Amino acid sequence: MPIAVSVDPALRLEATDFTDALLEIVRVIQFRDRDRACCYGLSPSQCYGLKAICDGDSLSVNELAARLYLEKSTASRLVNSLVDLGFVFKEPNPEDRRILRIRPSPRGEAIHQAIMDDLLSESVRMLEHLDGKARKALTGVVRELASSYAAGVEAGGGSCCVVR
Amino acid sequence: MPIAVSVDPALRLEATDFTDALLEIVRVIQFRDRDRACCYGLSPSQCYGLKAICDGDSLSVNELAARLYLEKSTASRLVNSLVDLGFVFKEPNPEDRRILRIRPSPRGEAIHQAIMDDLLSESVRMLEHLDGKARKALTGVVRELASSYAAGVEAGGGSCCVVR
DNA sequence: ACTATTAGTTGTATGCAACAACTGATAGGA
DNA sequence: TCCTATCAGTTGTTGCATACAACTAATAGT
Repeated sequence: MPIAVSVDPALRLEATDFTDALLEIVRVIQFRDRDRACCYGLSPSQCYGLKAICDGDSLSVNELAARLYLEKSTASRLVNSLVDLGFVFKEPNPEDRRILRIRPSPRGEAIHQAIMDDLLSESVRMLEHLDGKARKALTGVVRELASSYAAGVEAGGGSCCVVR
Repeated sequence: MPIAVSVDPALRLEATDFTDALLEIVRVIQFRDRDRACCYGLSPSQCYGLKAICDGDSLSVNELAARLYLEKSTASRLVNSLVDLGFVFKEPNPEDRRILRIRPSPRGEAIHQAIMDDLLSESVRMLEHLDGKARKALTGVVRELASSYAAGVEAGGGSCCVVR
């Protein structure tokens, strides 16, 4: 199993730091204010849901579930909770009456914007003291990282801690 | 609240991408294999717990709780679950018999090592095709981000989506 | 028209978290 | 020395997010 044994020690060291930091971020975000209001009265799940709904183009419940890697039943309940909060509404689809189109309400859109602005300002704080080139490289890598992780999930592998 | 309105549009755009990617990563890691075995039969929480215990120096239950931002009761149960699995044991402390020193068993240590190696190899895969400078920048920013998040939690503010 | 498939909902069970109440150990004064 | 306050950890209870399975309603295919 010691895959990492064969790599350049410097890289290995950096990768260790990187892993640690990433885990720390995830853990903090994941466990922070688990049950209490996280942002503007939304739970983390609701935040992600609202974001996906605002970013997407009137997603269906199934599409939302796929986007968030959730069971459709969970997605259904998530949507309902957002509906109850008045941040989102379900639009019937005349084309196919099984499908619901989930769209943000103006209020939901506003909250989403506010949340994103908050997060954005944090990112800006991180990035602003890098020169343009380094910034580009960095954002590129982070994006690649995200795709790679997403691909890993889609492949069903799931590897928070891989069992290969 | 539109803090970001005043920043350079190019930076703003990049920061948006950056934020999106980061959120995606967190979400993927967070929701992957939520309840099913995540790594070698450990839940994500148990992974974090084991890692903290192995990284730390015979933590007490309270110290573990602080480290993971958990309630002490939750930490207590987390430790018990790891004890049941044989990955960890509680050592009484003669100095102060209220306090338990939590230490990994050899088996727990081994599992922890294996998990870390798996994660490490994933990070290495991400980082290895970057040149040294970009790598340094990336790990630096991710680490800074982690500190920033952690500080946010310690300040009690909680800012998955900050309400300032 | 009958059957299979698809979208979404609801029932149920599980796991992780918090809070509160408790036990036992320690510390600090009167 | 006791009496009280504090501290470490455990246990009881509750609530929430999730998955899985069973269901309903709508559509598609033959």
